[in-house]
Amino acid sequence: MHNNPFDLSCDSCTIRTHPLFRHLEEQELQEIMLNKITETYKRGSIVYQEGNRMKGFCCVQSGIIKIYQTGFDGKEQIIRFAKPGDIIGYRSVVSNEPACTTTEVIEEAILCHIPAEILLNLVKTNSNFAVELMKLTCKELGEANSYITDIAQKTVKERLAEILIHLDDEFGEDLQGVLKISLTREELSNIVGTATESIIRLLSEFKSLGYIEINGRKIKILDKPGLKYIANI
Amino acid sequence: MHNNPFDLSCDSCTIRTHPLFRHLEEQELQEIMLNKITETYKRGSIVYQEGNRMKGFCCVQSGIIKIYQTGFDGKEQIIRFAKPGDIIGYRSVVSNEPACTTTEVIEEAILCHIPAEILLNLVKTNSNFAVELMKLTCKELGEANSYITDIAQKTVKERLAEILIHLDDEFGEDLQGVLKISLTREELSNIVGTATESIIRLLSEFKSLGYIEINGRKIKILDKPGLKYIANI
DNA sequence: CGGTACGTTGAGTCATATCAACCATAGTGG
DNA sequence: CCACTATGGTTGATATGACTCAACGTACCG
Repeated sequence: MHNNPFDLSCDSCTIRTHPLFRHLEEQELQEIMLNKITETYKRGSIVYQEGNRMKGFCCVQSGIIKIYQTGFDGKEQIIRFAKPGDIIGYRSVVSNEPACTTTEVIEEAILCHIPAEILLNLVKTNSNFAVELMKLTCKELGEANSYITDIAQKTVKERLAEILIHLDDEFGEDLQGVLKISLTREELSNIVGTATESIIRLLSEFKSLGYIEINGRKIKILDKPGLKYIANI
Repeated sequence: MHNNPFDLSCDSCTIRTHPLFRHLEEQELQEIMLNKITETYKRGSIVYQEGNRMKGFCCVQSGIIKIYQTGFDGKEQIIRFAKPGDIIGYRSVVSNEPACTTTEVIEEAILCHIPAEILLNLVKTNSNFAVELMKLTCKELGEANSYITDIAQKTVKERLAEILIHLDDEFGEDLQGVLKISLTREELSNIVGTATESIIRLLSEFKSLGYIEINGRKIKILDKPGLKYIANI
């Protein structure tokens, strides 16, 4: 995790095309560029933790971040992932509350830290920005609601199938058709909300039924409609 | 469900003191008063349904509303409740998407319908309003995240205890100490995400252990710390 | 070379869902 | 007024999904 002084321009950054920043004035972008701090994070590093007071928020330039909450007995519950173009930590900045999630890098990432005041100022002075940020929050809220319904009503098998579909949709596949995001069995279990052993058994069941191919952490979906059928979607 | 022409003033309404509307200019309040439509809803009536395009949002003046999603097999999953002072339906207005929840009145309610354009205009022209609305959304998002962790990791017994605590905190008790919100066993099961029979069995277990007193739908909490201990909070 | 983290498999247990029967209550229509 | 029906509540018996525990394999890393 070190400061990268060579990347002071946002020209090539997602910030230019992201719906959230697209409508910014040149001068507002300048303000961000001058005040942001870009850092590289290795797999396993924690960006911020539950309970932290946030001094700013982050744009994900590259890499993948997992965002989780720690349950009563210390088990982590993965809420969502962030990928290039996503922003993280803004919830705490806006509501001025301590972070309610921990964010951990699962694939080497470059993040731009932007001070809280800039975000708050933009919300106040640029109504387009405010509306876009609100849309983003509302979208996340809608997704969270669906997730609640899923976890409460579906079986572990259905949820695992659904998660595989989602991961495929969100992160895509490489040239061999393998899911680009690679997770441990434990991480999968922390999304689905079940035991690691259950994930292992279900993955090999899906494999034996011809829905997927497994090679360690590499998962290849062979029959997406089949999985969707299992997942009830 | 009929228009109530006698309540054209917001003077006595929560709108005056609600954090969201507190900072409005007199002229902005006037705008709302002139354009709102106040209606009374009986228990069981649906305010809006999943998939509806929202032409506005609602302020809850009195009554209690349940907000739920319908799962794959038609089982409803209650996401949250709205009580006087809360606003509902704004998510769809902001993100300009169809509603992802259904809202049903469970205790006779008076609702003020306010056109979407007014909300969107306020967000654009009044930065205080924008910030407050965003705080509200972020708060809901934080709560949704915690709910996900709970449902995924806690047992049914723990969740039921937790829900009872929440209902007590949110809606309070009458003079006899009975929870003000009264729900069917099925509704309780649709919050917890379990079968009705399980709720019945657990409620009587809590009763026999001296944590609660039951009288039909009237539930009285006798030992709140005890319930909190069960709920792991 | 041992250590640590991850993955796998089997066996046993328990929480919870499901199914079925039954009771209580209130509203409805003839 | 009574039979009728619908809705909600309760209880018991049974089935099973999923967790836990325990042992062991595998791979990478200093």
